[in-house]
Amino acid sequence: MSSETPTIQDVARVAGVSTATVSRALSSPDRVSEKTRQLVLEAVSETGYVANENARNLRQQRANAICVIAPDLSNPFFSFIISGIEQIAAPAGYGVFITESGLKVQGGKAGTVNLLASARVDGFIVLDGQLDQSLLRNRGGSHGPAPIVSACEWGDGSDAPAVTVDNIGGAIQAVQHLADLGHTNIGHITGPETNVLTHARIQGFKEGLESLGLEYRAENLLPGAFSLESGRTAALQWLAMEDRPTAIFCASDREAFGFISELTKHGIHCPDDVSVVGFDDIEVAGFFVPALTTVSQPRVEIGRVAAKMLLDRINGDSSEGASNPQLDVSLVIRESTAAPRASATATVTATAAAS
Amino acid sequence: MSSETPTIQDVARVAGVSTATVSRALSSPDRVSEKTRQLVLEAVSETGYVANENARNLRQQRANAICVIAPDLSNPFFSFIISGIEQIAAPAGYGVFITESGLKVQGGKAGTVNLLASARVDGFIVLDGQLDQSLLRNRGGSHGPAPIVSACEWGDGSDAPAVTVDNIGGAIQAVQHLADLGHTNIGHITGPETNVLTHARIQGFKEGLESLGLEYRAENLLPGAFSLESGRTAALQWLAMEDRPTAIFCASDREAFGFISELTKHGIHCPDDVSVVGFDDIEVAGFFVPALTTVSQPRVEIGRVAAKMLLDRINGDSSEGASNPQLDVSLVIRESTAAPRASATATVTATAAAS
DNA sequence: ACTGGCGGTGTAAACGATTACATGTCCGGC
DNA sequence: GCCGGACATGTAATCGTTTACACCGCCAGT
Repeated sequence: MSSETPTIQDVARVAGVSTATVSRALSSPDRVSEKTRQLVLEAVSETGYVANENARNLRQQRANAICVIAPDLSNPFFSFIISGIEQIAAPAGYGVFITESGLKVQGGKAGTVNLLASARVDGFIVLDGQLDQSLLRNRGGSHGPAPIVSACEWGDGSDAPAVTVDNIGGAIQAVQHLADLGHTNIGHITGPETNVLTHARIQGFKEGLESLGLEYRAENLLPGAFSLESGRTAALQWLAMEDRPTAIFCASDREAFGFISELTKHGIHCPDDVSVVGFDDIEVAGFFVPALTTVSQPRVEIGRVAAKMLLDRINGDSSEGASNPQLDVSLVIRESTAAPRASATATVTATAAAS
Repeated sequence: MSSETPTIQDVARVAGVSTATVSRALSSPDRVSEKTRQLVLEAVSETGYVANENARNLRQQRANAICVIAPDLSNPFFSFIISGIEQIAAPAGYGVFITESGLKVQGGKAGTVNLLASARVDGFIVLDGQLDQSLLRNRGGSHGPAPIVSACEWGDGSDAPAVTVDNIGGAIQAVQHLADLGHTNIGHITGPETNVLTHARIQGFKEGLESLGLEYRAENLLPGAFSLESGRTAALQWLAMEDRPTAIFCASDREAFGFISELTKHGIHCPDDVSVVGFDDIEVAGFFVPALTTVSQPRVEIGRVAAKMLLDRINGDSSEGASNPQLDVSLVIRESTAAPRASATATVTATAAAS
């Protein structure tokens, strides 16, 4: 049957050479004579041969692929990171697989990862700090465990190298910016309690306040979960506060959107009534109404650095100097932040003076 | 070395049985005796054995995996589709790989897909109508070509079955809604010219106008590209129009965001000055300011249906009745649409009367 | 007591590539 | 004229599984 997938044997027969020669002609062309190479290439196009990746990988003890584990693909934050990863991986001949660890399937996170059985990928880039990396121990590599590189989030008990950004510095910049505008009562919508980024950003928030001589109040910490919905919920909490902060630093852009959106429905406008700063600088941030002031992460670069680190480790060159690079963030100022209303300022000043 | 990955041979030796028995104990437990099974399971946990997927796949001539090809992961539209796909694929034992066809790498679209060499996946779900599906011909399957199912977009010259939504009906609903509010001068920001959805939605736009007895004007078709930026550009075009439409139907939510965002900067507000309807109902649509009225696609269901169809085809049951299911869309009305301003209505009415 | 069937297991042949090793040829230097 | 090496190619082992086939007891039916 001509519908059968051709193998290297078929090519060899058509070309009138041995399978070894076909293999060599394709993978190291300079090891066969020019004439033979032409013969083989003709036979390949005649038969439509494409090498069976499983056979190749089995023999070579590798997969030519890496896997990216993201917590949640609906968060566009990850898309550019993935782009950066592919920019490095593709030219190096590695395929990139993406899986979503937050997925609700039987077996929870383990369920998804279990499908990544042994020897299918050479290494992992983990974007989910909460993933139990021991799940990956026996997955991946054919000889020994596959290397893991964390990015953005880092596992608490994990010894995997991590590429991160300056979360604390970003939070400090955000607070600084709000203070510069004249805000003295600044709140923070946090990330989910179990996330490492949450704590780094809270810490930066506190440090920022402290270095400016502003008082940190525990009640100004509104719990969030990075999501749109959690920003909405936080808005309701804000509305119920007695002494409302005039400015809010959000742990994610999506929280900021949810927050602004809900407040708008209650007749409270950003930045006139409240200033908002986000974190991430996802694509839509510049197009929101108002355009969002936010801490921008070098997302493509994060992906590129992580991919480079992983490829180095796969190839055994783990001697790449400092193994936990931290990238800089930058505050991009748009239209969601402004000086507090005169009246609000007065009130706050009065309150501060009274205390 | 204990660091060497254990193979089935190691398990067999430890358990004191043959490799065949180990294999049977793991994959069809009822074919071995209870006692032997226990022995094998103990040996497995003692050695930490995980089956080598390459060897298994090579032998079984399959990959236990499917691949989703999306045009652009930064578009959150795809995330829930992927979720739907995983909901079906994971319980069936299939891993899901995701690749981005729009990626700018060497070799263009072919570049990415080339990495998906033969026999790595059992089938494809293609979300990109512009992908040249002949690239997938020799990829995938070990015996014959791997089945392909299109979703959302469909390839023009492709014979792959497609699960789509009622794009024309969605556009008609959008126009109908705007007309119901009193709009008579309605514009449309299109998708990219080469996309099949673009034409379906334009057609629906025209049909909608026609069935309502409204005039279709070619100049009311503003070119877009589904992207935020293209919505912004369209806004500039709208501003330059002599007889501005009082309502705009956008071919995507992101276009709508870009459009509204840019107009707001020019002091023109939605829905007071112009009504806007989107398409897709991505997550942020309900949180935009104003919350976006949009045509909602059953994204999870699209993914589920596509995955079911693909799995059926992989297993040879292609006798699944009608092979091109079309799912219904629904208009969700939020706050970006309203009756035209009294003055505008008057003007339009006058114009219409005068003609 | 012989036979047929069945449950449980082992032996060894696949799967389709890569690659170590062997072989053969040609050529230049002594 | 012989030898050594470079070059081109073929032969066959190998990667780690699954599975067709053979085998061996054992028991029930005749």
